[in-house]
Amino acid sequence: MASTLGVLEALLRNPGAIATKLEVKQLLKALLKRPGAITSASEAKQLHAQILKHNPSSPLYTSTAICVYSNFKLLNQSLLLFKTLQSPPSLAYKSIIKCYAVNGRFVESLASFVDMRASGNTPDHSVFPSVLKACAFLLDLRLGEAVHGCIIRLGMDVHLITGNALINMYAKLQSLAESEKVFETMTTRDIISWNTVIAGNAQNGLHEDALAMVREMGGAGLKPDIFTLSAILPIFAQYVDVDKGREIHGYVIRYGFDKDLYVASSLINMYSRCARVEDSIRVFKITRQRDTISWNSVIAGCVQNGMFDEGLRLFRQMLKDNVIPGSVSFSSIMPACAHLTTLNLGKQLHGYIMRCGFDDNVFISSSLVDMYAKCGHIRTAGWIFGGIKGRDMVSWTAMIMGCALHGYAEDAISLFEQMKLEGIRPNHVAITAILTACSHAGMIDEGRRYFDRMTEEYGIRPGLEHYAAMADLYSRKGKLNDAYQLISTMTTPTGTIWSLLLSACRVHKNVDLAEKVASKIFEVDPENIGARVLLSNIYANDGRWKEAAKVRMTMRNMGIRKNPACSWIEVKNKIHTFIADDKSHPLHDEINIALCELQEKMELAGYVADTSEVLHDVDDEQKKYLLYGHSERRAIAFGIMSTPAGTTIRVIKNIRICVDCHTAIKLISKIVGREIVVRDNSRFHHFRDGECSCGEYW
DNA sequence: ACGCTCCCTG
Repeated sequence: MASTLGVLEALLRNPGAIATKLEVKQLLKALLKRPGAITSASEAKQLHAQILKHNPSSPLYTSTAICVYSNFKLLNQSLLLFKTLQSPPSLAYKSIIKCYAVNGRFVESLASFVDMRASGNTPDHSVFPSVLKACAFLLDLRLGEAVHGCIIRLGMDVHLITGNALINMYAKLQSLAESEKVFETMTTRDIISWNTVIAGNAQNGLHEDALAMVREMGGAGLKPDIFTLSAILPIFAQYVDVDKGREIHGYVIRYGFDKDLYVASSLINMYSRCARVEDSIRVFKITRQRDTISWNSVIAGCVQNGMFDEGLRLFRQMLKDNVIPGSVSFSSIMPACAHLTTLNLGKQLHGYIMRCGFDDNVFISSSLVDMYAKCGHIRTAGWIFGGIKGRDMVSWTAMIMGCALHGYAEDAISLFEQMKLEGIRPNHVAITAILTACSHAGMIDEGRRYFDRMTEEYGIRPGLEHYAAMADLYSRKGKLNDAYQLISTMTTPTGTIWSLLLSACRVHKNVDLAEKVASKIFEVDPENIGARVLLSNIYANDGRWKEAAKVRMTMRNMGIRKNPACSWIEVKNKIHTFIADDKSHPLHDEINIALCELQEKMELAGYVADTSEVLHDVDDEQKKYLLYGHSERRAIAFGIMSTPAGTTIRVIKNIRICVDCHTAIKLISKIVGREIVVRDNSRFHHFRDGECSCGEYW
């Protein structure tokens, strides 16, 4: 045997070598027993050549050649030979089934398996794993069960690898009881058997079972490896159990598993889900070998924890390091653009997405809908939404929330109802979106109805965000006592929720309630800057300058400072920021002149400054002057000066727009014939022809 | 031959 193979090697490695027909025949026979003797694709081709030369019509030799080609994953060569066979022998079938499977052609792999059965050939332990893998990939439980039946009849279910493949198939098809049963009946199990059943439990929500099996495997003399760890780390990520996660991290370090990409990505994800972004960045930084997935993990971690700039920085770094972004990279980074309202960057990424052919990805489309809506382009958002094939609840929610933020409550409601008609059950976020829509349009009855029925109809109990939306709904509408009652029914109302009511007290000038609400806030959240600023403004607004000053004093003593009010506008790819009374913009004087001209036209149109919103203890003339300095007006004036007539002006402001500015901008939109879109800290206002989309609720 | 990680909506 050894000598025959030696001759064969000489033949194969030296294309010029000559052999007799008898020699070749013997060699091929030897090869039939040991196809693995062929060690490269070019040797495989030499073998094929010898067969063609000496005995092209032998099904046995052809099958051998197919088998050898298959071992090198050469599907096309295998297929060419396979098609020459009238009735392929077992070896040919087995080889072609495996070859299809390793090339990811699962449908064809299964079709060949069915052909093989139909032709009366008996499959064996060498094909079942591939066939089961194909069933798992194609989510074909019925065929998988049929294959299992076949395996049992042939007595192959004791075969280790076939058993492992069965466990995996049932786990992927969420047939956990079956998967467990196969595991139990196996006579020999290896670490793959354990890992497969552990991963199956972990991914299907049987977290405790998965963890119990990790403990049990020690009793079977097996130690958790990289597969075990990357399967169970997501459990701690989901439970936000950073202590257990850290324990695993320690184990990972002790066994030197921290060099593994999968383990590293799971650790990065675990830490960021537990809001420990610093730790996930640390793990990322010491991971030398990085792939798209580890980059995605750290980028998503930053974005989900509100570190948008860091996320963008890492995204750029990834591109610089020549790591090709995948669809997940884009759906991870897009929310950063949405939150930062960096429309231009969002558009650039959108272009990149289209060039990559990712624009039909539902995750990406949903993030684009959200990004465009949050950047003020609700029509573009709607256009993208309309083009999504296979919309899921997230896509609908993004669109509904977009409409809500822009004050288009009727559209939001009809979308919500349409979603339900399409058989999609809303989750808690979708309900938050519809409540927000009602809130921004002052639709008390509709909002109340959705709120009252959510538990009964959708099986979702009101959470903080739903109470917040309802408190906001009552507050915006001026139903301050209803809001107070509702919040009081909560077991543990947060400072944030009380703050919604507090800002309504400011709008509706209810000082007594404001004091009561403020004390509630300071009880649970003494550091709440926003609430103290609001309270001081409420006092000032009421002319109670002494109390206002006292609140400011307390803030100063506590060492807290409020963020200055500011507005910004993007013109020609550059963001221009305006802070109230700040004169640093290069066109400051020109902007002032433009504002004065506008002011005259506004006064001709009947505008009277509402100085009640100026919270400084100065005379009326000065108050009027202070109003001109409001940052959103300067941003708008600058936008009008620096863009062609008719261009929509888009301004973003970090705090609520004031009543006087709201009136002024309505007039400005009419005077200059422009659509002006202003986003404040809670929603969008579309000013057009003297009207605003908010209908005076904001 | 069979097993593992990442992504969207408030």
